[in-house]
Amino acid sequence: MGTVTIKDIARIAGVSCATVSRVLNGSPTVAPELRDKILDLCRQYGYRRNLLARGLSSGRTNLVGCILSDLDNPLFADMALALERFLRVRGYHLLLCRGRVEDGNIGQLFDFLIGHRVDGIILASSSKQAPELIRRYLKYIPIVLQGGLDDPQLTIPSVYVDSAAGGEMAAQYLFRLGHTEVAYLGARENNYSHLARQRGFAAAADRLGMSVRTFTNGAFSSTMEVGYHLARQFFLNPFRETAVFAACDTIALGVMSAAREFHISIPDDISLLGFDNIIYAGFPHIRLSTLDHRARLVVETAADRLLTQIQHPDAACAQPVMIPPVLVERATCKPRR
Amino acid sequence: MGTVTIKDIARIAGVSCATVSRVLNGSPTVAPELRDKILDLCRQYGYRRNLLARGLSSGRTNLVGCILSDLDNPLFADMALALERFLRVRGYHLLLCRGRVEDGNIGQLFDFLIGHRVDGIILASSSKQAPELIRRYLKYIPIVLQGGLDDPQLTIPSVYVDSAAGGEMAAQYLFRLGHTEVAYLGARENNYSHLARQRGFAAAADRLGMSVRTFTNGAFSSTMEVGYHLARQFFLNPFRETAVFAACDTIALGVMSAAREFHISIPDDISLLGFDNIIYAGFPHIRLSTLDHRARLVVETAADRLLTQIQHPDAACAQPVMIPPVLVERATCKPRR
DNA sequence: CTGTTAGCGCCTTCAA
DNA sequence: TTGAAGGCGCTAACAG
Repeated sequence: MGTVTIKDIARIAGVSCATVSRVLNGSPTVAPELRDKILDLCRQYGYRRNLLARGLSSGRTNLVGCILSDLDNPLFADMALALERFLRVRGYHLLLCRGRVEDGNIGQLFDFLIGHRVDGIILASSSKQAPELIRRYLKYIPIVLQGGLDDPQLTIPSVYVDSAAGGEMAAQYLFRLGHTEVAYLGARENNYSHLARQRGFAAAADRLGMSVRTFTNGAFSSTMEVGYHLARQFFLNPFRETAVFAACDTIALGVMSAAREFHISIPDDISLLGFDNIIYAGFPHIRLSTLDHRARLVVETAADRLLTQIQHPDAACAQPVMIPPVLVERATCKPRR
Repeated sequence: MGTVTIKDIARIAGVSCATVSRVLNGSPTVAPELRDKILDLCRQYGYRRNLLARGLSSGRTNLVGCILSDLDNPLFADMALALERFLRVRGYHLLLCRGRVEDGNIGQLFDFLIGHRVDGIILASSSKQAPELIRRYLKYIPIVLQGGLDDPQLTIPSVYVDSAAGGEMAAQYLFRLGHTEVAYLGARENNYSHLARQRGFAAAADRLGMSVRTFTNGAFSSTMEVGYHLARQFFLNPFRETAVFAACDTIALGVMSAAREFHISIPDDISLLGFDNIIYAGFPHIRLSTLDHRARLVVETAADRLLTQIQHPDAACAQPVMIPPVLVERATCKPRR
């Protein structure tokens, strides 16, 4: 069809395609008036770069791939948005893929992204399998893990919220309010970030003499529905706990649903603390107390490291970066009466 | 670097690259045992197709581009998810871009997508400028508009929720509940979908003898914040209206925020009806009555039309498709006392 | 059933 | 400052 190529422009301008290519790439070694003339012709004839050809011959695409699991979790939607914005400013485009490490088909996604010659990949996952996966592909392409790591000594570039610290902060906060018997809802044992959160919480609680009853989420995602079912399970029998720490805000929202059904008042009958600070946590009817995930900072730090790695493939900077969460006090936690 | 190409495999297998290519593309005209041998070698040597090269030489990428504005609106997040799923089943990948037609830089996004030789584009927008934009690019690439159109006679392939019908349904529903004085919050005059919603609502209201006071949203998106401010404006002075129809659910959530601030009870003091049925509308603390956007159906219909257009470029099917919304009665509307 | 050949559109040395 | 030429990895006729 009528796609106009570099060759067409060259012919019309009476120059070689090398020159046109130079102009297109902003090479300084080209006569200014020639440059302008060629640029004009490009506009005039509606020339559009074939990015496939460019990528093929240059070996760079200015594309960053990102794999994440739950775009319907506002936390991830926010992250995707922030990532896109961050990258665009730096001349990169985002190739966003939905995929869950636990699903097994994630290799296909990597192959897809690498096959498209993205310059780097951000994998948003705290799955236990993630580090191994990354190690396998790291020899082909720069990757940054946005998600928890079991062993901080691990030589995998990664950026994530300090879930262990968050768990501790949660325990301390609830303790400060006088809660000594608490429940932890939504533990995921296949997930490093959740694991750290749980461990941090449990350790601090233990130190403070609190008792913790834990409800585990066997699924691979933390949805409102899961939170709802876990909370039902919790509320169904008499309980002595005066506070609930939810593994994340979506779980907490599910807890609120269930509480309403059971005519349990939050925070009068029981306090509720979330994690992430998704946008709906701040909604007036909800006003969930929670720990802010610092999503934008996390994702921008991850992207920054990735771009560094892309631009300096040699400079091995595999130290994990942890971002501390921030307590956001709203209306769902109150002192024990 | 150590990327293994089709040529390497060919050499190792002692065949020509054409044969390897055939195997990779599932051509039946290859001896089965040769096929298996080559496949084995590919696995063994970690061969990975270069999708850029493939796209360049074949002219097809199996990529579908999608441009949408608000990934942070759960409605769009859901749509993106549904789209991705729908496409993947059919062998296509999604290249998702955030962009707003009104921002003016959308031409760059089109150029980016076309430059990457996506096979087709879905533009999610109801902006007034969208039709013209599409007409400009339609000669280069199949496009389906997912969003409202002013004139259904327009020869632009498009799929969208029937907002006019939705507006009418809203008016009828509120009328049936006894509301004769109502407010419409969040009208956007730069947006066909919102315009149709408003017109349908106004027309039906008029027919039924209802009075409508309209509050316009001058921004390019409908967020909770906008709804909040509009509602404040509304609540600030004494009002006679007994019901509010919000242009969409996010606006409605904003209205709920403001109402709480003003100690106005929904639905006791005033009824509230939304549009879209985003996931949070169903949340127990919210229970927003609304009209379901049929987001999945809309987006799948759009994608289906796009794929048809890609596969049969000749078959001109430019008739707009409208999907009727569905009333979802929850707790925010009640009969006028 | 398989190989040869000629591109796809662009970038990038190397010469001039 | 510009041009010529080769190649990026793959596909797609056309032969055989």
